[in-house]
Amino acid sequence: MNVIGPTSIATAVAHQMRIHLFQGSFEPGEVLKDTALAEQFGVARGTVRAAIQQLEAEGLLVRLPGHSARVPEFEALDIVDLYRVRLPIEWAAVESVVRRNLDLDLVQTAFEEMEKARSQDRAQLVSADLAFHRALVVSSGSTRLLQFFDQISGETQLMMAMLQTHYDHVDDLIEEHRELLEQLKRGNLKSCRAAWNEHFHSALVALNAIPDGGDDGLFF
Amino acid sequence: MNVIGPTSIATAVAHQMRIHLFQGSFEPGEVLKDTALAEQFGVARGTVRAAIQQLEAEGLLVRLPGHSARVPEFEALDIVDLYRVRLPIEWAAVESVVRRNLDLDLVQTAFEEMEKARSQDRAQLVSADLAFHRALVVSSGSTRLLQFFDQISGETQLMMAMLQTHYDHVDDLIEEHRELLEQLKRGNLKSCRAAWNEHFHSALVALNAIPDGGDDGLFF
DNA sequence: TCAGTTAAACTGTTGAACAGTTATGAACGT
DNA sequence: ACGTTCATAACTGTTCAACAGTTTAACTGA
Repeated sequence: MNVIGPTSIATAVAHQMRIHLFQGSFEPGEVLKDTALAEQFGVARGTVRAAIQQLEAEGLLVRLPGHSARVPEFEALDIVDLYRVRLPIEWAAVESVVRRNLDLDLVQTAFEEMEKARSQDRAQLVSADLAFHRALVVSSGSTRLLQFFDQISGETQLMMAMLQTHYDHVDDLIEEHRELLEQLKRGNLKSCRAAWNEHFHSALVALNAIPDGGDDGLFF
Repeated sequence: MNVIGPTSIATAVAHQMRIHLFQGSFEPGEVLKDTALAEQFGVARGTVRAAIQQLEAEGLLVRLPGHSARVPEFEALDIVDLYRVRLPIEWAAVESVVRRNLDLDLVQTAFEEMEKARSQDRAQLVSADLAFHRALVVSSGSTRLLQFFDQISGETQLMMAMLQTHYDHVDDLIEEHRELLEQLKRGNLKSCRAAWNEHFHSALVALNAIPDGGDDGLFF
């Protein structure tokens, strides 16, 4: 995707740490001391601090003043909040794309990639899943919508790594996305809305963040 | 609002620069060299760099690799994008607040503050205006919705400073917010939607970002 | 007026240092 | 065994000086 690698050492370090974070190499709440990281990466402390600051801005690390950076711990409320914010963002993208009849090629391609990832490991599937939704937001053409999506997406990936989320029903997941794409193509906003609501609802159920069947609690 | 000041020198510097930015002390596209800023603020270069990185993450400065930080230049597309993203965020807050019948005291208070600011200067009005909308998002109870709102809000303030936006019709502005609050209290989602659409539309018209009366172009 | 060259300025990074704060662990009393 | 107190070690936030590589600005000559 990004042919040219990180431009500075600091962003390269941030990139590496991001990968570790998403792979679940760190424990929730784990403390990352910049002095140790500096030695580990073989760079100056100032450089690590810059990297940490980047990740902090992305919500991938938290730092209380005077304390070391920590890997965030996600509670049920955070999970719900993540999806509660992601829905309006994606919905805005859906509205843009459908109302203005924008190109769906990116989403189509992303879906096909997802089908290919059917038999891959968890990380691959998570990333194919998110890539589908990202393609939608890219298609909407809004810089800031994409920016926010990426932020939420990053936090979601971290959360899933922390929770060691596994997809129980990969086929269901893919069928659900086929349905989303189908609705986008048909271009009926109401049906899209329903499909997206259902998709997000089942995601939360799968994460045990809200009870199945029952009332949506905080979500809607 | 924030009784205890910035905790570190770096955030204090960022805070100062933010104020300058919002006051319009800088030109759009102006170049800010960290070496100069360091001397100006009487702090080390590393500290200024940390501050710049914060502001960069907020979209208040841009930095191309190898170049000095620059004050962003807003184009018509950015203005539209700003509001295009702000609408779904606020709308999500409205839905939350109305559906779950949440407390409107914060919004009510913010509105009263706005009336008091009627005769103040531009910066005061801009900030009272944004405070009203922020109160709504706070009331929704979503951390991340608020986070995004603040980001958009910061960029909006900068944009208005850059464009030297002046409110031509202060009374109209206040009446519009009275209407928003009124609709929130009545709790009819459809009317709320209409009120918010109209409010954002007229904001964009006031900024000359979209033509009055005509078609909404990119926006809806 | 414009392109090319040179010198100065600036960024990204390093390493060492220091005060002040936080975490660690040992010693102590209960 | 358990909780306190205290000393020590470790860490953060910050500063300064330095250096290579890059960008900007000024200067030069056509």
